[in-house]
Amino acid sequence: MTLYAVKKLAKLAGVSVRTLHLYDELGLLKPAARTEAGYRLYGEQELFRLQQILFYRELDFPLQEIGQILYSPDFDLVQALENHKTALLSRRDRINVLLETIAHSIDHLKNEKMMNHEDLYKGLPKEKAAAWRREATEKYGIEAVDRSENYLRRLSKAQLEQLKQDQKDINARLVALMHESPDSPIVQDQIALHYANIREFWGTAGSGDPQAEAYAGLGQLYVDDERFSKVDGKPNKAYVLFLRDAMQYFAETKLK
Amino acid sequence: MTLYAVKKLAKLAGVSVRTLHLYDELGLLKPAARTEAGYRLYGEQELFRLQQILFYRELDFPLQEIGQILYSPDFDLVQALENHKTALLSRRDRINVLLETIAHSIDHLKNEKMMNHEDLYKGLPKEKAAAWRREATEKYGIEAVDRSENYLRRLSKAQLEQLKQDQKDINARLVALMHESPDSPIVQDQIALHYANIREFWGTAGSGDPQAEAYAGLGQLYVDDERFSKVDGKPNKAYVLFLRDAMQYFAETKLK
DNA sequence: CTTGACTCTCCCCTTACGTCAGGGTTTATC
DNA sequence: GATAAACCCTGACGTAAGGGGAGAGTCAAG
Repeated sequence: MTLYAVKKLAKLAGVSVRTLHLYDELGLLKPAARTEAGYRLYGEQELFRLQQILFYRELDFPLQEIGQILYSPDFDLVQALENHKTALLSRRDRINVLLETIAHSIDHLKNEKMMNHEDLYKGLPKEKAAAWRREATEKYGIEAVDRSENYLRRLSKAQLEQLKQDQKDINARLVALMHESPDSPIVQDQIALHYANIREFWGTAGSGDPQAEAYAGLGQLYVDDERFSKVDGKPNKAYVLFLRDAMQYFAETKLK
Repeated sequence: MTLYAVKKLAKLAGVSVRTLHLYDELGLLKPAARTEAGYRLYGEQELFRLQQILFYRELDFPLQEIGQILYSPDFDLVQALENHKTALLSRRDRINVLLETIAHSIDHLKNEKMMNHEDLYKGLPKEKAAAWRREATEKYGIEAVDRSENYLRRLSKAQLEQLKQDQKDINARLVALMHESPDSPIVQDQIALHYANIREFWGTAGSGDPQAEAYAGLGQLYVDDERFSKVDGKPNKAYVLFLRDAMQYFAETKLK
């Protein structure tokens, strides 16, 4: 009759000592005996029972149920297996649904990104985009530009439309203030409202540098992209330059 | 600007108040404001963000990761989704393996049961089985017989062989004691050993009535089934009757 | 006699909440 | 103005299946 101490049995069966302690505590696997000092001693029979426990555990049976399977003779094992099977089937079904959803989401995101990218630069000659990028890089550093572009790229089509609408709204209120300085309180109040709207779509409530760079970058985008620089249907360069200055002032004074 | 208290928002989004408390605590969804009394107040923006959280939660993302997705702008969402997809795929694979294993187990058990059933009654005319069942039902009640039959049915082929071997062993020791009374200590000691062996195969460490009935029933089965009632190759009715009486005495005195 | 390997029992930590408990607040009704 | 109902707060415990560690006892070898 061979007897194993906890660590021996644990190694034999490939489980941790803690697990054996737990199983003892739960009454799932009691040691065959204890030494005077209280050390657990397991025999062949316990090794065998442990194998059984691990088998059902592998099948994702909860330990409680394993206890019933192994310890109550009138437990209907076949029925338990059938039940477990249907449980596993519905788990699998659920996973399949999740997989579909994820596939759709990934598609969606990829499409939006591409579309977004197109949309973002469609109305805008490539050279101009490149030039803006160069210029901004000199001013703010390559990292800031990267981050700012990231923000812009993450916009969805609907968000882009909303952006245009915001633009219209603020235009309506700001064209009347073009005689003011871009850093005047009355102008900056409007900018603050605009910023608050924009921020919702950027999906972040944090603050600090990235926000500031992105917002300033957006102001420059308004200048470069004709889709944003129209007022009442016609491009109005002076206005978007004014707007950009106001936004950059806001970014530098309120967002840093 | 509409503001919602916790319960309102909870109902709107179909989550519990506790969940909102938790998300606040984790920094996943902070209320837009607090009243003087400390009540949480949520706005439209928070409702929207909650929807997003729930979306990813549905996809089984851990809350921590959801936080990263929603709060860090340079988090690569597509990459996260791809990763999650492969995780889900391996979960599904694992489930498929489990399902196969379970199917095999069920097959195995059913075959064993059938085989077992055949084996159990093969050497035994149907009428006799029926007669034993009737008699035992009268003596112990229909429930006890059901339970006892259940025990027997759960034996595998290998276990049945072991049962026969046990039978031989005990025969060897008991035939010499047939002149003793079935309830004499010397006989009962042997029976106790026999019972201990049997019990291993019944896979239960419990005690009480079902054990007793089953063991007594097994004694009767020895009488009725010729495969068990042979001694040295020949049927020995007197011996199995003696054995049965000893087992029943044991069951009634030691197992109740 | 000491060192190292082993063991014991408690205890806290993990996820994503459910479920009190004890106490404060708001609102509707009388 | 009082009171009850409904609502809110924080704090803490419990869940499944262990992981990890503290502090203390035990065992075999050198």
